[in-house]
Amino acid sequence: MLQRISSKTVSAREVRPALAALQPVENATLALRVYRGLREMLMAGQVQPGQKLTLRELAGALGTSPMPVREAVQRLAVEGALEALPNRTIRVPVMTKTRFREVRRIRIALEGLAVEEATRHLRAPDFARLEKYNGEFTRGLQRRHPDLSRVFRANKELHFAVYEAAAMPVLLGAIESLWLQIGPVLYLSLRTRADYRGRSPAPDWHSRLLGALRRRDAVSARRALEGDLMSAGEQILAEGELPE
Amino acid sequence: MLQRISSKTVSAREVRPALAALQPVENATLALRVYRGLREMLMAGQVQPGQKLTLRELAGALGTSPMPVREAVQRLAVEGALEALPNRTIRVPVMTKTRFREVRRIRIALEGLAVEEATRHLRAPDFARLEKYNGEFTRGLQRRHPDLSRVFRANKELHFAVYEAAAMPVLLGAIESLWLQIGPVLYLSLRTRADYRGRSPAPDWHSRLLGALRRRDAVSARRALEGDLMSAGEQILAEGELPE
DNA sequence: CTAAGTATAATGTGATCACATATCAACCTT
DNA sequence: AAGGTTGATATGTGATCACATTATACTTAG
Repeated sequence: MLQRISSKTVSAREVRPALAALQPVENATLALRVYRGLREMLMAGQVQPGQKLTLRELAGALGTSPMPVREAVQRLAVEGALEALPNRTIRVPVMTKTRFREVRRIRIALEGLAVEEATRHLRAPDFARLEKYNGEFTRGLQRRHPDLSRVFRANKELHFAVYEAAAMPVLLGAIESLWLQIGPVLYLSLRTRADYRGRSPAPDWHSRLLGALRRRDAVSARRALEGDLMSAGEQILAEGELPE
Repeated sequence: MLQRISSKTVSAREVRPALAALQPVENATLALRVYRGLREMLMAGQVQPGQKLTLRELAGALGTSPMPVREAVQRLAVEGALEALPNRTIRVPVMTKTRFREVRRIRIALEGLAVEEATRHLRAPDFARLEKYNGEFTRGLQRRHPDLSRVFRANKELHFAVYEAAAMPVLLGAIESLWLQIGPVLYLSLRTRADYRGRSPAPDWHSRLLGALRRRDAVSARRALEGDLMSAGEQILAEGELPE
């Protein structure tokens, strides 16, 4: 969360139609690209919780000097996606069950607020996109061998499409930070399961959520979101093999 | 905001009573000390919103190289206490009225959750400390020329003593991050007012909160906190001269 | 006189180096 | 054999330097 503020200068493509073909050039700092790379790696669950990381090792793998890695790692540590131990070593945080439950409660508070607020902002054209994401999600789950990374992406896009509609940037940043902490565990714990089919939550919380949003029923929308987070969380707690 | 994880090794003072007089030695990195210094500066409202900062300037003032300042500033930017513009310049964020209202809503959600949870954890001896802070706060306000920094500190200590009792570390970090964003505005806007006496909130929300906590009445405790945040916020919005 | 272009100064970024500290193994002492 | 010591290796931290980019002031064309 909290990338650099996006540039507000008028882009040239709008001024000169002849230059419309120009792609925006990559302008980000090296540290920012390293940050995004590590972030992806974490959210995709490609590193084991508790694993120790060294700056030089990461720098070597990424082909940079340790400097930008330092910034990126430090940033992820502030967000809770990595852990800076007092020994001055860095490791992937271990998500305990109690910690998972705590994050779930915070998520219900914050994402519930976002859903309530989004109820007042969502317009008809928005729902097309929401339905599309929800379709990808449910269809992905019904496949014989679900591509979990696609399913998770659709789930994330659905949730954040709603949250962004709330138009509360600070809140959005806080929610993203929590997803970053939960992401690796979520993916890892579900990836270990052989069969995910038929486990779609008994009440289809996503559809209930979208229905409530269409009716501008903030209370029901919040309740549907709570159901979604609680039931998904119970699956993780039951089968995710979290310590403690 | 996730400092380094505190060391869990058994401190020597508990093992050998003879060494009880030993003070813990300063072990933090330079970057961490710079971070704390800047943090204090921001929370105390010693810099103007919108003011631009440069690394070399800060480093010169602090007597260090730009390096640790870089880390500290980057960290504060992640937490939202500073702003990294796309021009690669750093400035103190400007708090608009709408942004202030958004943060207030998030605070009510998070700090309300903390209060509810604290209701189940607070024990009799805890209340002595809470009453002490509350006493400092109200007495400080009744003075002819209130020392606002003392009043704010007492207020902060009271609130966080409750939040810490909730025993939810992730939640505590999120709340601290919000206070860090609000702090400078809070102090600045109130400092400009000539007279603060007699403005103590009509219903004494702090006392109501403590009373509800004693009775283990989570609902009333949350309501008291909401009243506190809302009424304090209205004062800022009315007299704080925030832009927009 | 206004706006575009240009030169100079200043700033953040990234690389490299030096150093204090932590980690771990082998070794020694009791 | 257990606890302590010592030495070697590796790691994060901070300083210094080089460079691309940005900001600012100045100049110049229209």
